[in-house]
Amino acid sequence: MAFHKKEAFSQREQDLAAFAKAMSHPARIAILKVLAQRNECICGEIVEVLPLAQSTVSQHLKELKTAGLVKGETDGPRSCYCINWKAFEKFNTELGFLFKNLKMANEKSCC
Amino acid sequence: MAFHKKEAFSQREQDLAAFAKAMSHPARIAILKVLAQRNECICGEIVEVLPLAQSTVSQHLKELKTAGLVKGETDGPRSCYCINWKAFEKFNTELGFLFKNLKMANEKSCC
DNA sequence: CTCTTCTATCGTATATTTGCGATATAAGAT
DNA sequence: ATCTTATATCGCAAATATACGATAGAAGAG
Repeated sequence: MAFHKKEAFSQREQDLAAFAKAMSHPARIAILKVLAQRNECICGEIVEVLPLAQSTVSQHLKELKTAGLVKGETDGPRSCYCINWKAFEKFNTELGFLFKNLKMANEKSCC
Repeated sequence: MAFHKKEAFSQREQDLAAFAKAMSHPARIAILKVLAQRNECICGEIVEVLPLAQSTVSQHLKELKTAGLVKGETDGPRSCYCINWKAFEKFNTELGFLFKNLKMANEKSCC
């Protein structure tokens, strides 16, 4: 009766799923967009833009950081977040690879 | 105290998040891979390949179907699933668009 | 030191997801 | 009609996610 048997799947599948999971909430996508709009580390205007409480935004940021999509350095009272572009590109290609595989397999779409 | 205030975000963000959510579980990625490996509608070998109970697999398939990533016709005792390639491509480009935006914004990576 | 500001974390409530067994359903076989 | 087979759905239990307010902590301003 072990719940969440993710360990039963391949590492690659787990990684891809973890990446997708990090993007599976509109708030986190919005955060990524905000981070992208600025060309420098942003310290907290995110809270003002999003319709969420500060603690909730902080939590979402933590999840993005844990997933590796975002880098952050907390320097005392203000912290500094920006997109971890390398990880992003890695997952993008990984995703593209899956898409390509799917496409090739489904060229002769059946239904 | 309204939970899950997804409606507070743009439709595009919600759509992208919903797509990511559908892919946010290794089992569902594995299912997509199985569907892709066969070049025709698959009628149920998925359960044999995955380390999950039949009812659980059926549930995952339903989620993929609801998310629009998979098309399926249940013809009595056996059903027929295959990848909804159009929806997949749409979301792929959508995702690629986000990635591109992110990349352009982060050319001069700050940290 | 005290106050302010910004952010992280804790505690908590609720909602959703995940998983399974049991059961229903639907069509073909006997 | 009954049995078999394949799949979907129901009902439940446990885990996770989501959200917020309250609080803690860290650094600069006064």
